[in-house]
Amino acid sequence: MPELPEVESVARSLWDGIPSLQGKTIHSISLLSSTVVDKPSPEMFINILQNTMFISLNRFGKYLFFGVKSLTGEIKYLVIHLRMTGRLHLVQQCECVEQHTRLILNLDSGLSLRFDDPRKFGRAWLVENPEEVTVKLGPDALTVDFEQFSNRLSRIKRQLKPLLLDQSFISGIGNIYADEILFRCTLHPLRLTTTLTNTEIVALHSCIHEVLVEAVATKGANIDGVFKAGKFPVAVYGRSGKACQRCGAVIEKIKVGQRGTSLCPTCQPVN
DNA sequence: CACTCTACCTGTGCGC
DNA sequence: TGCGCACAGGTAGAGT
Repeated sequence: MPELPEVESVARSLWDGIPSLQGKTIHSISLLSSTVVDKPSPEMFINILQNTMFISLNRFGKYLFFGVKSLTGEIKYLVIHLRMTGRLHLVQQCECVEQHTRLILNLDSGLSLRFDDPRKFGRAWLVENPEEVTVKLGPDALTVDFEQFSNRLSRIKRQLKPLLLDQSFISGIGNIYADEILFRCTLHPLRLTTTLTNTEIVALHSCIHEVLVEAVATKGANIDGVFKAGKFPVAVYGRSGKACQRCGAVIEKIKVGQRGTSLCPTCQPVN
């Protein structure tokens, strides 16, 4: 669900949209589901975050980093991962709290930042250094250059699909875009990295970039109207049994490492 | 190191 | 109509 393009879209709308989080102060906090906070303790989380001001917002992979400054000038980072079903809304405080609202930050001028998450998979951290969270992540999938990409790839023997989903290899790609990327560069999800030609590695890297850039530009995926915000047209994800838009063959669905995987058997031959 | 499985969670949609 | 169940998927952690 929210993968790199969707998370990027959330970041842009919260920071550059109207209203914006920029310069807003957190006056009070309602933590409605304490499991949302991973670190530190819920009590510390609330105490430290209270009366801080939003001074920056960055994305890395699928993580959001909100820079917050305390009254004494100390800077910390509120880190949020939306996981499967998390959503962030900047709304008027008077709007009804939804059934699955987990965390509310009440701000200036009657605004609230709300974190809704039906499945409670999403997490928030409050840390001094973003590195604490990103240290285990590979380079961001949107900006990784070919040199770095091919170097990392050359040291690994793995199937392509699990590799693209591995956030320690590159971060930001989830199940939807992994399938879309492999379809675009006509590589089978089970292909081993060690069998790739140089041409195929170049194609894989540029398709990762192309697909993500297009998806960011269209504000994320549009999957049979499920993600209403985005307009990125999926070619294979969720289209099993339908015709391939490139060759007309029937889109197949297989399991790769327990994950549903859609592909075109003609465009993405095993060998 | 590469992989597989399980847990976490709940709304949806299927078959009976 | 209603019940049970598989399914969806990002990540961590344990096990092979």
